[in-house]
Amino acid sequence: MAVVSHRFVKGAILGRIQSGEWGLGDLIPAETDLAVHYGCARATVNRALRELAEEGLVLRKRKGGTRVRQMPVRQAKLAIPVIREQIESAGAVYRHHTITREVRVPDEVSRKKLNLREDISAAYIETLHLADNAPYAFERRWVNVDAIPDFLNVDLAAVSANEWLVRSVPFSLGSLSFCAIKADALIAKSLGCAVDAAIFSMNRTTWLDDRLITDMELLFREGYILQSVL
Amino acid sequence: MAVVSHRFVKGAILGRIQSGEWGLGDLIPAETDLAVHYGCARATVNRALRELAEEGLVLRKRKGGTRVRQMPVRQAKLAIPVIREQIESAGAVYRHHTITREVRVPDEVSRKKLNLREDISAAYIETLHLADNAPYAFERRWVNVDAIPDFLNVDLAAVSANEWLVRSVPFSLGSLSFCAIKADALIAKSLGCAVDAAIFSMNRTTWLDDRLITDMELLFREGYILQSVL
DNA sequence: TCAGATATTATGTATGCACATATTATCACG
DNA sequence: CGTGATAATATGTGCATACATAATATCTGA
Repeated sequence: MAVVSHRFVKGAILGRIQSGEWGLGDLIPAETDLAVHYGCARATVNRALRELAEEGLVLRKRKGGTRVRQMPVRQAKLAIPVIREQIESAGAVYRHHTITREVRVPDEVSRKKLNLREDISAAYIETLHLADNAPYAFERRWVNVDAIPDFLNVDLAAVSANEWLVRSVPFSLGSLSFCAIKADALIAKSLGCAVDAAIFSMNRTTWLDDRLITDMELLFREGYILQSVL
Repeated sequence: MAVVSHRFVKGAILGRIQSGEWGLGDLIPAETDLAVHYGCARATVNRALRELAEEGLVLRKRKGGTRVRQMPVRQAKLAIPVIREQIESAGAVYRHHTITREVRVPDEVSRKKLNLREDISAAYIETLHLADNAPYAFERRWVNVDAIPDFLNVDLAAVSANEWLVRSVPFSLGSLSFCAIKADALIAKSLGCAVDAAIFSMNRTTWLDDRLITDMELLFREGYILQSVL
C-alpha cells in the first residue's frame, strides 16, 4: 500500500481550491472525511491543512471547520540580506570601509530611539559597503555599548559592524521598515549619486530581551531593487 | 503529570540558544535525548525543532543532527496589504478613483513583461487610492484579459481592480519587488507631490499556473513607510 | 593506504489513539 | 420568546510505535 504523505494531501487540496471546486469562503470537508477520502490518517490531513493555514490560504477554527480564505493573507517572505552575501552571490567582490566610528552621548532624537538614559553614551558607526569597488550601500548605526560592551573592541576592518552583531548577538527581535528618501549632500557624496536622487532606505532596530541593541539605517545605491517571493 | 507542549519545548530550546548555552554552530542534543530531558515524546521535540528550523534559527540534517545557525536567516514576514484595509485600519476613509481604463495592444516593453503574443490586447488601468480624500497611492496595472475575460465586465467604481482580482483569482504565485524612484510629472500630479520627490514603489506580477494574470506598479505618496516584522 | 561496500544513526514522517479546547447548536426553563 | 445551561463537534495536540531516508562512520579487501 502506497503511503500518502502530507505533501500529497496538501497539493491535492491546493489543487481543488485552485480549480474552483472549493470556492472562496467555502467550508471544506472535515479532517476525518478528508483522511478517509485520501486513505491516510487524520494527523496527515491535519499537517497538510495546518501548513496551508500558515501560508494564509485557509482559515481554521475549532468546531467551525476549515474554509478557503476570502482575502488570502499574502505574506511575502523576505530574506534580510547580509550585505556581503548579497554582493558575493551576485558575483562581485565585497569590501567595506568604516568612515566614522566614535563613542558619544547621542543627540536627543537618537537617544529616544535608543531608549537610553541621558548620561549613557553609545557607539556611532558609518560604513560604506562596496561591490567591485563601487558604492553599494551606506550604513548609519548606533550600537548600545552599555548592553554590548564587547563591541568596543571589535576590529571593524576585519568584519563589518553588521556582520559582527549578527554573529555575536543573534536571535534577537526587532522591527524593520522601508521607505524612499531624497539623497542629501552626505549621502550623495558617499554613494556617488546626485543630490536629490531617490534612495531606497531600510531601517532596522534590534532588541535582545527588553534592551535595544542597535538601530541601523541602510541607504542603497540609486536603482537598487529589493526582491521578494510570495 | 503536566503535559509538555511543543511550545514549551520550543521556548526552552530557544532560551538555551539565546543564553549562549549552545553557541553558534554548535550541535544540540538529539531529539531522543531532548525528549528524555523534557519528559515528552520525540514527536513533540521534533515539532519544536522543525518550527525553529522553519524560522531559520537552526539547521537540521539527517544523521548530521541539529545545529545552531551561524548566520541566522532572518526572514521578515511582510504582509502584503490590501490598500483599502491598510487605510481603514489607520482610521481613515478609503476611496478610489479610476483614472484610466482601456483595452489595447500593449507597447513592446509591457508586452514582453506580460508575455503576450503580438496581436493580443490587454486591459490597462490607472487607479488613484485616497485616504481621507488625500492621495495615498497611484496604481498602474496591466491585466491579461485573455486569461481573465470576466475582468472586462467589472464595475471598477464599486471595487478596485486590485481587490477584484484578489477576490476572484486567488492563490496564484508571483513576484514582488520594491524600489525608490523619482516622481515624474504624471506621478507628481497624481500624488500631489513635487516633481523629483522620492517615491516608494512596489511592483508585483501575479501568475496562475503558467499564465501571467496581472502586472502592477504601486507608487505610494511621499513619506510612505512599509513596516515589517522579524 | 585507499576505495567501495556496509552498518549505524539522527532526523523525517505516517499511524492510531486519547484527550483538550474552542465554538457552535440545541434544549430546557423562566 | 429569549436566555442561560448543556451537548455536540471539528480542530489542536500529545504519545508510542514503526519504518523511511539521508548522511556519516566503519569495515573490508586489494
